[in-house]
Amino acid sequence: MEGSEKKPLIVIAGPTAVGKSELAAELARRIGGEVVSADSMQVYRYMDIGSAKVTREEMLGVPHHMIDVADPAEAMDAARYAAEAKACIREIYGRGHVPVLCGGTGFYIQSVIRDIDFSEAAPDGNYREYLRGIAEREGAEALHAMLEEADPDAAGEIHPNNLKRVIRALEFHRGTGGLISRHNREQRERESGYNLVYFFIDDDRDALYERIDRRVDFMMEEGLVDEVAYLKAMGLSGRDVSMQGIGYKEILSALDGEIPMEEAERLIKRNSRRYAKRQGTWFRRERDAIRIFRPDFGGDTGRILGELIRVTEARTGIKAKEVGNPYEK
RNA sequence: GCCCAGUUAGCUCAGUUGGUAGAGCAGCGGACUGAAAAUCCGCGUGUCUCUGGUUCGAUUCCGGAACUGGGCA
Repeated sequence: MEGSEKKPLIVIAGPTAVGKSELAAELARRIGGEVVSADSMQVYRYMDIGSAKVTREEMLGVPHHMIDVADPAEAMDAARYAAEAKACIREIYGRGHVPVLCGGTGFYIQSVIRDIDFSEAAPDGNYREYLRGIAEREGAEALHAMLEEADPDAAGEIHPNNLKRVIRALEFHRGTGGLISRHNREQRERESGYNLVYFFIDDDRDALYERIDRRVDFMMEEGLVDEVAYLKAMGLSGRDVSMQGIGYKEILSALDGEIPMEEAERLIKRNSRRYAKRQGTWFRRERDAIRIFRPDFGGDTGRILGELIRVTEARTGIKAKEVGNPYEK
């Protein structure tokens, strides 16, 4: 394909608390862009503090999309996210702007940039329930044995204990008659239809963990407990996908009297650290990602922004505007 | 200053009747294609404080030192 026909799509990914939102807003402001959030929790309304949603001021006047697009009682998923995010991106091109996809949900980013095909085999709640019942009565191995028969390759790739994956594979087979192992193999081959500039912002582990701890302290000061209490009063519980987010499930558990609030805070920090580690694993193996290691730039946000602009200009021909960098003296 | 107790993984500790050590918590690595902040798999990461001695062999026994805690002055 001709690279010149592809439209530019900037991606700013990385672990939680690494400073993505700030960089995305700044970059977008400089290149005439609009930010499209790629965050599985910021899509929910009323979940502001715990999901570290960007504030109005932090948006710097740049339009932000895919935030507050779902009710916390609904379940967002990659397919719906991708469809809506791609619609946003089309509209942004329509306005002559550049989309800046920013977030930490690797799967959501991938579903957009590789245009993953979600058209077949929609989830089937009843069937999932039925399969879960089998796993409960006869064990995870029994379910895995069913998959072994339906799709041996998938059975080989998915661990028996990974119930969600085993169930999805069986559901895919039942819904389409096809093999999810083959589907996945095909989707993996996909090339991006965009002129992609994919940044993976990374940092020293210790520095990142310290920033996570401070951020959680800040969330508690900002009233995370009240926010969760409000959501609980709305009728939400641990069964809702939105309440499985870090910061929400732990506080909910404390509000229900299962653990002391101090323990909840400790768990939020620990779970955030583990999450950041998993995000690192994901982005490290993304073939198109350009790793921006903060210590290489002295941890200086202004210098990092400069690098993002430099690479973006080189790859897309876009010229950044000199609108005044707040980090410059 | 003297008398006790302690010193083992990042932390809290267990243990080895002398054959180079293990739990919890924390941590580390990986997977992922319609729940993804979810879900799942894998991994002890160690000058056993230092230093002499006894011994084939010392983290373990003996002497000394250092540090920490407690007590007496």
